[in-house]
Amino acid sequence: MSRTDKIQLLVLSGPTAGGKTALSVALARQLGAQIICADSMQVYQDLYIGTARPTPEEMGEVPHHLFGILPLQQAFSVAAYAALAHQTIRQVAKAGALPLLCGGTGLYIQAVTENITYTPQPSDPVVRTALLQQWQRQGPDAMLEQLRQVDPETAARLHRNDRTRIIRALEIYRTTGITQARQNRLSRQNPSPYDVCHITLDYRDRQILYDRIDRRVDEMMRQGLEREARAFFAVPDASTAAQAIGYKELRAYFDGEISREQAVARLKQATRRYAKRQLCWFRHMPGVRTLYCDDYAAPEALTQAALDLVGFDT
RNA sequence: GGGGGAAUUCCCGAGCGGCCAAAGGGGGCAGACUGUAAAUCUGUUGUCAGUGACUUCGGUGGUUCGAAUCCACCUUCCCCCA
Repeated sequence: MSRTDKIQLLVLSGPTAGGKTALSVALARQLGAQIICADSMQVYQDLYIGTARPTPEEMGEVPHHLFGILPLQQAFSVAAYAALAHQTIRQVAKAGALPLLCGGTGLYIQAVTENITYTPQPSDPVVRTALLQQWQRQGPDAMLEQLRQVDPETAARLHRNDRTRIIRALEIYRTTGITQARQNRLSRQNPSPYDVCHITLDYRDRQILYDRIDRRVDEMMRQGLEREARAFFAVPDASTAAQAIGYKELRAYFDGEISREQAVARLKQATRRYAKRQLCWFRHMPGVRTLYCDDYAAPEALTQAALDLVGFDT
């Protein structure tokens, strides 16, 4: 594929409450872009307030894709997301618009921009459960040793406490017969079909971001996060969605273990910690252009600065 | 008014004569991340300096070769009896 055949893809990432949504709409209007969700929780239908999904007004201004498309019961994964995202990007490009991938899930964004190819078969719950039971019986060192036998390369980079990844590596080997180290190499065989411009949002003064988070959580509570969360808990098997911040933190309050104020405080804290992890992820992604939001007083100035950063090879 | 208990590093909280710059947790900071990722995991966290030095455990003074740990007084807080 020659350079000129590549699809131009604009990516806007950043921490929660960083201002991605507003900026994405502003950019989309200027550039004739359509926005595609790159957020693991905003894809869920009934998580509206808690995930700070774009409002109907915002979504009315420019076309939005992949927001609120899944019922809570539906489990989701990077692989499933990537397939949907690639498809959507092609459609948008074909329609003559610029695809704008916007969201805070680093793993999802990486999967798309770096065109990661996943194993044909999904995670196997039976194998997974068996490995988990084995972990409980034998402990971390035995499991890591077991991985070392088949995939020393992956074993070497995993910490003994990293149960999730040790088990996944063993699962990959058992279900596909190839090691994760090899699979990871295979996953990068196909060159990216995109000419990517990745802009990430950051704040020079972290406190400003944290204050935004606090204010947003208060706003969510005012908008009725509690009601949304109660409805959320009524759904029995929301496996993936159950991890969303904003719901699980309220549970202890619903159960009468902590006060509402304590729950809100925890929610803010969990959100801050999450934002930090996001910052960490995006900072080191290849080719990112960082936009420091606190350098600009007015939203228009920020939008202009973002527009100035937009640039493609072709 | 009488009796008892407590004050520890950003917070909670162990320590009760040397092995203590002080367990553990939280938070902060830094980082990782390939099918649940808003999840999960790691490192670090008195100051300065390259195996060391210096200042910390409410305050002041004492005992001791040596004190966060023992004694006295002071300050603040909590509990019980009046």
